[in-house]
Amino acid sequence: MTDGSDRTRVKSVETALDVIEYIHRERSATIGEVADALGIGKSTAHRHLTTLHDRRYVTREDDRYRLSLRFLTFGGRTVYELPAREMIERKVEQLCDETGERAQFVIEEHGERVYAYTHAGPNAVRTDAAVGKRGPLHVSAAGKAILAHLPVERREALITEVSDDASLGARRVREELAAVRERGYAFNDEESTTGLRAVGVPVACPDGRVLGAISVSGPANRLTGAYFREEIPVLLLGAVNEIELNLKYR
Amino acid sequence: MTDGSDRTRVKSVETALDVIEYIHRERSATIGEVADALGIGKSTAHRHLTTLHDRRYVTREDDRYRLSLRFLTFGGRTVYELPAREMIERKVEQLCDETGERAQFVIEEHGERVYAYTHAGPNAVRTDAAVGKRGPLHVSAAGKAILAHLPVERREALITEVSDDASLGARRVREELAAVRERGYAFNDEESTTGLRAVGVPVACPDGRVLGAISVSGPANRLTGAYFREEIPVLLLGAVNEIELNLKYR
DNA sequence: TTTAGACGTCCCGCGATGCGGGACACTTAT
DNA sequence: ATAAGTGTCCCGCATCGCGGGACGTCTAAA
Repeated sequence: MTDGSDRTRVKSVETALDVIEYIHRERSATIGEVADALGIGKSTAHRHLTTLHDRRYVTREDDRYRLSLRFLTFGGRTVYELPAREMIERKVEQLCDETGERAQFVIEEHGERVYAYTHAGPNAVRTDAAVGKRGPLHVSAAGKAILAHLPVERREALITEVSDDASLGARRVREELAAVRERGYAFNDEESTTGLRAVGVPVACPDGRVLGAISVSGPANRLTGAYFREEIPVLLLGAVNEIELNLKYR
Repeated sequence: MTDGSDRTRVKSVETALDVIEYIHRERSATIGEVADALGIGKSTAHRHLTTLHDRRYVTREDDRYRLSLRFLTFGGRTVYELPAREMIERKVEQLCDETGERAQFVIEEHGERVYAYTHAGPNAVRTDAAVGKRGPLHVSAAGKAILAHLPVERREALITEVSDDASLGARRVREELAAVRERGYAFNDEESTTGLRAVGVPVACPDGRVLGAISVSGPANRLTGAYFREEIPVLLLGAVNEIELNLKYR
């Protein structure tokens, strides 16, 4: 290595991952674009893309490379094998039917929230909630529900991490999470997107670890008053209760 | 390289992909398992896994490594950005409502079919149709619908490829695909799974290229006679017609 | 308590191999 | 006709990926 030789990682693998991530960001790329963007030789980019293409991690149409659906294949199975997946999907859909809004099941990974399953009811607003989409935990109802139930060390680590830039103070976050734990559900009152509200409830494994969270989200003009503050939470708690039973006695 | 040095690929990247694919197959693995299975040194496996972990492509729980949801993130967006995705999802769900069975949208990639979106109606049988799941084109209704409308060279290449092991003769396949092209939809009459029937209709882009196919599948005892041979095809053709209009005038 | 066998981690020296530069053919747009 | 894209291929240098092995730790068995 040029300098601080890091013998614990494989540099050319990191380059390959850089290539993958660049294509992901840009949707598609040519060899030259990759080489320029990553500051590597064109021949190097060529070799990496050829490797990824031979192994079917990228597709090629004319001279543009894109990520293949192999990523979906890998990721899809991870989700498919979640405990109680089938029941969770059914409950998410049921919540959509009952509320007409959008519902989703969210998982925590690497300190982020990831949408594992989403469904839209008949009146659902358009959001960009897509399967696999990631975002910070502390600005979403489902994310807060999960965050509140993470083990203390992990929770604290994440809180201090986000409080730096968010600047709304670790204290306020801690207070809100304590409230979430107490009442059993979390709200998102236009914090991430103006006009969008949501309620989230954590789903716990029998061993107490949090598996993820279910949330229902909709426009602020429909989600108001007791419907938002009480009725939807009750619906969610009922659904989660069934899921947790399923997890226990499966 | 040991021998026929292949200067066009990056060997250590291939090793990393081997690691990923091994974990995918086994669901989870330790460093030692990876090293043994791939016939590489333990330290090499360690370095690769550390790299993949640092970059968040794998998660680690105790000493077991698993694929992370990052794959879902990448694959999810590829699907999310399909043209007319929203309309396609709506139509798939509508078909489930109308038939009570299972419906899915399937895409061709690298000569295989990939489930891009699936939905289950109230009576749907359990199948292992999961988002991202792959399989051969010629043994599924949606797959045949796609295969029939692929450009001649690609089609022929795939037919000869599968006819070797399937041994049912390239000729019969060609005949069936011609019939599919003529009537506009394909059947799967318990060819892949006994007791399971399906109807598939291709979805074409305005430029004539096939985008994918929608199919409805259900148990042979419910999908019979004119309902299977005529009514379901009509429902599918109607749905696809709307999708194709959406693709055209979007 | 000791022992054996897992696990991950770390270090090191050898040489295979990943690297960039550059030549080349090809297509497209200027 | 020229220029600027594209991908492909070759080559020589030295970087960096490799396996072997030492080490600490933990669990389970003896």
